[in-house]
Amino acid sequence: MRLLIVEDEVGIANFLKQGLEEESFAVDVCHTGNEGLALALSGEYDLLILDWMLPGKSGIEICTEFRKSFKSVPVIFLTAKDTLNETIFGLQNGANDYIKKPFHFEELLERIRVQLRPKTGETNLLTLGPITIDLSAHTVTKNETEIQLTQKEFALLEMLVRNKGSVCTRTRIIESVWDIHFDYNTGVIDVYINALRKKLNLGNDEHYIQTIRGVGYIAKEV
Amino acid sequence: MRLLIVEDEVGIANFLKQGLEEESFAVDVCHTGNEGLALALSGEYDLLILDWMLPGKSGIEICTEFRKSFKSVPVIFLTAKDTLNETIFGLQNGANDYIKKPFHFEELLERIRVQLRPKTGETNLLTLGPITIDLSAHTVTKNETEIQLTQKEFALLEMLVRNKGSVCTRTRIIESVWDIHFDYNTGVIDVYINALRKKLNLGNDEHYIQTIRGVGYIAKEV
DNA sequence: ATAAGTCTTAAGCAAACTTTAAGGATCTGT
DNA sequence: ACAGATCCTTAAAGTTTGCTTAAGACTTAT
Repeated sequence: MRLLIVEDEVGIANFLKQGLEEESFAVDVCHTGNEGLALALSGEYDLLILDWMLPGKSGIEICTEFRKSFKSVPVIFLTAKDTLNETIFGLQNGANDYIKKPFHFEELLERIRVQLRPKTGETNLLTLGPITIDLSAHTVTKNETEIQLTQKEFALLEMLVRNKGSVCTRTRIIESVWDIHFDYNTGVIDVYINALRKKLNLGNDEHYIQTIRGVGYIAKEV
Repeated sequence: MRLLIVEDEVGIANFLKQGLEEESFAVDVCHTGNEGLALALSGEYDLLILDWMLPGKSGIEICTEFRKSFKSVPVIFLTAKDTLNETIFGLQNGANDYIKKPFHFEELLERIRVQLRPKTGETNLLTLGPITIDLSAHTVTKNETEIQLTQKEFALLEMLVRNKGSVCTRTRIIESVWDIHFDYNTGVIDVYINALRKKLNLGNDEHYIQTIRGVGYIAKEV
């Protein structure tokens, strides 16, 4: 899941980025309205978090402009409490939710989850054959034996299994697991797929992670 | 199940009343200490929720007075963060649990449920393997030997054990134990985790507090 | 005011993780 | 069967993260 934060106060922006990355979102940050709109329109995000007051374009300008092209991507506003009226106006113009500053990280997280729920499903467990991913415990098991994965390995497996049955292209993998500014003319993905297959100890008839040559990878039952 | 809320801030009181009624509790509300005590003594309640600071009688006065007649009705305090010391005093004088303001409704609900759960004993314990946290006495024991923890150590352990089985991210820990809601770059958590592990004297096969690199920590049985 | 206990910061070190790079293996289309 | 592209595997360099101390700042109680 890829999020975009547009927030001019660097401290808050960093705090959010770090916190959300710990929750295994891929997070991009920028600090001005114009930058923000440009990035948002790239269409790579599953959710936008916009500050209300921004240098360049305001949050609501970004939102209305953005909505012309993207109808269903949720937008959450960060607002100071003295702009509540305008915020309501914002909600009528394409925003999905707002949160008053100062806020608790937990609260923002919950709202993000609410917005993304239809896509992510309710449970904290993902499965692929004998493999189970427990998102809240951050563990992976195969046949009840726990398997230690690193952050990147975990994120990669999570993405593949979330999209079980459909191909994850190399580009989408890079975008969702690594950062957007990542030069992916390297073999990182190969290396990590390799590590995964090894750690998951996939036998000869366990083709749970298949290669689609020239395209990417796919997680499949059987 | 009938609850009594004594809270002078009308907004919070109504919010709680509505929320708890939606969870199908019967809820009475009053706003002053004297009223509160009178109502509580009527004996119609299965649980009390008391604000710490109240006009008239303080929460703790209500609690001690109430305890003279009702030994087993649970009492939960709502406290501001700067009254934590006194809260501990409160726990030693008949309160069953407390929750720091500002809090999440979900969290309060969870604690209410814990208190109303069919009683196994009269105490209020959290456990993690051989480690026991007694919230009422504010003590921690491992294999029946008491371990002296400082406030921060206690709060950290409490948080980890309350969330046993799921990861506590660094951001959440910093929020819940240190009340920091913005960018942090400090090693406090590491230092305290270190202190905890040391004081709890965790042996080589006692991985009760595990590190999830890049994310946070998790308390786990076994 | 002093002392004891507690909390926070900082820094060096160690370990774990990420990325790069390169040679070998496998596949695809001709 | 061959060339070229793509993928797999490995090892090592580069980077980040966490652990551990110790010292100084802050609190609290006497």
